[in-house]
Amino acid sequence: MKKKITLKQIARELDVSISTVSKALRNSIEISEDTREKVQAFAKLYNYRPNNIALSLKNRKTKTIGVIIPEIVHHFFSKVIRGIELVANKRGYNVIVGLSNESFDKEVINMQMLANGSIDGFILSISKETLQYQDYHHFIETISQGMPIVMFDRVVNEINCDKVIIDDLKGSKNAVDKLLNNGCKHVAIITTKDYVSVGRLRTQGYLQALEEHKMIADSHLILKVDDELLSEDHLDSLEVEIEELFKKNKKIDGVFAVNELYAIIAMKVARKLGLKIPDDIQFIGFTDGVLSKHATPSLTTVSQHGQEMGEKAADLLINKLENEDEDEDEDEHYETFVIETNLIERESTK
Amino acid sequence: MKKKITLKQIARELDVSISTVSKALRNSIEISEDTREKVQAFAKLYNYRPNNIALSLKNRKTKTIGVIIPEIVHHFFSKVIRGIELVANKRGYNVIVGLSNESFDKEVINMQMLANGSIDGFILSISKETLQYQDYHHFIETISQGMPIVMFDRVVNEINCDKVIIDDLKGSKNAVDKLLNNGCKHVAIITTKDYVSVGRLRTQGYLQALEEHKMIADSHLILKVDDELLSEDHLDSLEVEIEELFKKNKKIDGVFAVNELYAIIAMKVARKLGLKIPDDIQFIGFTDGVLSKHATPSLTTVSQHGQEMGEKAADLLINKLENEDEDEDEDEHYETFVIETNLIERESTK
DNA sequence: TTTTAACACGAAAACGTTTTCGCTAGGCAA
DNA sequence: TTGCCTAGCGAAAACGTTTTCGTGTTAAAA
Repeated sequence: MKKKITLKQIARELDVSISTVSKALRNSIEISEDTREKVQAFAKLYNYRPNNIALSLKNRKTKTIGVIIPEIVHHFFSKVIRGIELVANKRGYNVIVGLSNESFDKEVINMQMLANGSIDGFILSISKETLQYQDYHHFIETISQGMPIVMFDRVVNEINCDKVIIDDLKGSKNAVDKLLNNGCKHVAIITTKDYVSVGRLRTQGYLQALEEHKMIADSHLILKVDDELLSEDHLDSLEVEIEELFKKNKKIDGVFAVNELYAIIAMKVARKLGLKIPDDIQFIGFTDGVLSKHATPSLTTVSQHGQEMGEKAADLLINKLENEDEDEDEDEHYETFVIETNLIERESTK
Repeated sequence: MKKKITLKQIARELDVSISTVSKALRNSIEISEDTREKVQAFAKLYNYRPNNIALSLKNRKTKTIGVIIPEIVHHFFSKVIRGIELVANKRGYNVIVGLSNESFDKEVINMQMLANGSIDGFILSISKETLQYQDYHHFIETISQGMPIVMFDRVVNEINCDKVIIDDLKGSKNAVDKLLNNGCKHVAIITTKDYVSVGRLRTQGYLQALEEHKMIADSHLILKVDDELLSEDHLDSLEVEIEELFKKNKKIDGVFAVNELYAIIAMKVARKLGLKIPDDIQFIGFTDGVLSKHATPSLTTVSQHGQEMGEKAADLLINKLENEDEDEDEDEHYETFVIETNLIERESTK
């Protein structure tokens, strides 16, 4: 087992100084061709690579970005990570991942673990618990220590930083527009509690679409699901709730769901009740997922472009990191980048 | 913007030496109670945290583990990551993620980026291209430099290291057993090319099950899919291939697929051809995915227990890391841990 | 022959820690 | 008074780099 070789060892072997070795490897003109070749040959032979940690310490840059997401077993978030990793790698950065698991405490702990020198900046999406508590001190503290943050998807106005979001309101408005234009007269929405900003915005989009079509929103057609936990029993009870919704409102001929799973389950319930999709009832979900594409019937969705969000977030962060040096004028100016959504029409709509 | 504070700054402010500050913070008895309290109060006020990079350099340990997987937008792999992250965090480690994207080159590059001091050890699943090339020099090199590796799922006998796998052969044998016991007389398999070890093993399980039931394998019922890329067109052509399979072999009354997507698509094709599931034809997939549960009909699957694999892999790695110091007797001894699979019966089988 | 300039290299600082060792001052015993 | 011990603290090394600033040698110019 040969441990990794260091500059010092090379220097000792070749009987030169550490500085000479370092310079030789970086092709400094200070070093004679002889020595340079000798050193480089030796380094190649022993497969020398500079120690990253030492470099990080010296440069006060780790070339690593920290990503904190609420959940990784989730198509949208894993697509975002893929996007982040793609551009991070292309630009010479590594990605270190922390999962908050929708918990405020884990989010804080994770940020503290990483903020002590391990990374140069954060990309994150806020946990539901944090959104509920509305306690953002850990973000503020991190930013005030000079560590840039880019938020995506689940963002919050109170924090001043770069953001990458989709236009939830417009996306859902378009979706509901589509249903209404397709002839639906009674469109229901299956959404989350309001503290989840994306759920709230998507509900607003639903309401706006109705309004523009001169229709009156019926509160009975708005189902706000409490998704504290997406556990098995929760899914079952969700199914029951939806079934009640359908039974009590037999006129429903269109459903907009703020995520993929809700839509899929709603379709399942509809089929159970003998409804034909899309003839009797049409469905649109909000998502980026794999279920929609392979369900039967396949689900029309508002695409979230997770990978694109990740790429954009990473670019924003790295730009900020690389401009820090020059840009010492501190005219902090933050961008909110909106990714366009689009409707992917499949079999669940006419 | 107050930059992170260091020992040196605290020392200067309080007019003591760096060593005194360090000791005071670690509650050394060398330091008088007076000074200790003074330093700790000051540190708390300025929210001092030791710089991780400096610690890593000093201790020659990063408390970070590198994970390299072929793909992250994949239910199984994201579950594994969740498992890894769970125990890593619990044991005080961070997780840094690299994606090989099924490419040999990216796998090598990623490993090199991380192996230069950034991490203490690897957890990885081998990319398809690497399996095809059978070039494992980067693993060997890494291990010979004293950096432990734990492989999971896609492993390879040539490399001597800890491994976490499922019993692919047994799992698929059980699945096919189930189909045969359920009365299927002509069971087809949809699998991958043989260089993917898990595909090969699952095919073997299929064959063994047939054999034990005194049935002769029919090569026409074995569909080996070339999944170079899981692109859109690939899926379409897969659908065509499966349709041909069914049309040419009308007797097929059971299908075992080595992953979830193949099974779902096969079910779709079967339905298109007017077959009733599970009355005319039964399906079992091999997977850990979300599709199976929410498809209609829901798919009976062999569960892979991704999260458990991740947890086990992380435990194995960290154990090795923490025992390195004491265990200098170098009696390298590697474990291969087999996670039990089990059959989750749903609507696609009788 | 002396001065100058280029060339080739080394010493040392710095990044932020922890830790070993040594030093000083004061207290106590002889 | 002398010697010794201990409490309390500081200096310095080490981790592995990069980089600045010497410094000595040699060859060319004066």
